Amino acid sequence: MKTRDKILLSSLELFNERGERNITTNHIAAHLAISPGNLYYHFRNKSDIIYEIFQEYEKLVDYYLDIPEDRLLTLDDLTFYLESVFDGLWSYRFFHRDLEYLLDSDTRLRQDYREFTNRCLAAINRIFGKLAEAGIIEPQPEDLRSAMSLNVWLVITNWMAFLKTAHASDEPASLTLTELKQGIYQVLTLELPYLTPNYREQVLALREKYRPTLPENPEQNGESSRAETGVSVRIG
Amino acid sequence: MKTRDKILLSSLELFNERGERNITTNHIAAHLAISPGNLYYHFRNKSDIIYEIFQEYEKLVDYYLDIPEDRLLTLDDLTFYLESVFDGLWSYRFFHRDLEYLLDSDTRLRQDYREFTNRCLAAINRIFGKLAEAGIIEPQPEDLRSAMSLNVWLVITNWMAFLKTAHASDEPASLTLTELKQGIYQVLTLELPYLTPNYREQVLALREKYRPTLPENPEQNGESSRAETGVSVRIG
DNA sequence: CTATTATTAGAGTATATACTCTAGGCAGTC
DNA sequence: GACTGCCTAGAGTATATACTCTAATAATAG
Repeated sequence: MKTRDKILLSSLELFNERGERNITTNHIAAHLAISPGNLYYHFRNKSDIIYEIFQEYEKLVDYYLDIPEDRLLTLDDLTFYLESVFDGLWSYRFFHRDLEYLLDSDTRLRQDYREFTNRCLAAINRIFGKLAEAGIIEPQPEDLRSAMSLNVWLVITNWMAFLKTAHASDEPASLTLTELKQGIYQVLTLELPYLTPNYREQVLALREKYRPTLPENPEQNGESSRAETGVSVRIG
Repeated sequence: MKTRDKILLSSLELFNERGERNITTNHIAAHLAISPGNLYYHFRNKSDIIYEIFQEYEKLVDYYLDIPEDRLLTLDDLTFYLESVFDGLWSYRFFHRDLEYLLDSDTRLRQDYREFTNRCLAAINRIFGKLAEAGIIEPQPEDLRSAMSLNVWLVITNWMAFLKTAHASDEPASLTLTELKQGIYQVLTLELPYLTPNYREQVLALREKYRPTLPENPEQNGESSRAETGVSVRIG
């Protein structure tokens, strides 16, 4: 693999694990056992590395949120969209953590991210539209649909921060993809009141799959420490 | 005013304006025209300053989210809770911006914030319960109520970040309390499907007060630049 | 007034951080 | 072998950052 790509990969890995703020270009170089000079041969500065990583993220999400025009949506489609979005969020999870700072220090990024947000909101909006067409949810006025889309976006993009901050002190950076996907439960909660009778049961069943496992009820492996450090307020 | 209090006040002001990450202890001292030594006489380190500011924030929100046990809730109560929460968010807006980093670098803060979150979630939950008692919303199973409370919390705490990041590049740090309070529109959107027929119209009217002014329709003072840099996707 | 304590100034420091600069290796090509 | 273009090492630097240390000045108590 080319050094340039290795830099991008390692940066993403380190950023995700320890936060962009805690990772310097020297850390990245050291982690790859290359010289700082080498790193700066490939990238003008740290911002450029982050910008390229963002572009990958953008491409990934855009790819997943491509909504078919020629057919109706199914529940499987919805599941796919939700799973994909949370997969993306997971793979680039450092990004939302320091979002505001990152946007403040890179105008290109700010501009691009703004458009990215708008594309995502539009996609969510279209999904709602097509779910109505498919008879899965009741059709709603554009007014309401936009506000709902925005709420979905807010829940999706803030779910991870909630998990990380609601976790107790002793295990600061433990977060799994499974936990993250419990965000799908929250998103489906938003849609609950709008389901058509025909699909209500199916969506409820789907939602149930992502229900957070209560920390008071540690049925997996009984690690009692784990049980006490989970989210303590019942969120299901 | 005591130097100690001036330090807290200036810190909050600078953090809010330019972000905690961009403000050093030397900045704070310089802003107050005192020496760094003086600052460190009053506070052991930067974390301690932030921790005390958080405690003020906590106290404020706890004070506002004190829910009466002895009487029914009114729509005015609901309005008060929403307004107060967003006021608090505004006054301590630096906090949520760098939340994860702050919690990672201060165990006390992490622990306290976790309990704070749980108290807030419990308060939202109680509000839902009492709104049902008052016949404003339909009663819901505890299950659903908890998930809804969490969604409300996610929308509230992420609304500001959305505004800041969705704004265009040319005016990075322009955000007003009025815009922030449009988050109330989003929160009320969440409650819409659960309203009782008796109160539906009243809540709709309340919600309407916070409807975001569309950037395509700049009726206030016609600053055209402002108009083009607002949120471009219709969020109402 | 004196002794003690609280407050302040301001120079200074160890460490970190983003980034630069120079020299050189290596692969291919004529 | 010499030339060229790409890549790499590694020492080095300017600046920033959080924080310390000493000495001096106010404030207060007896």
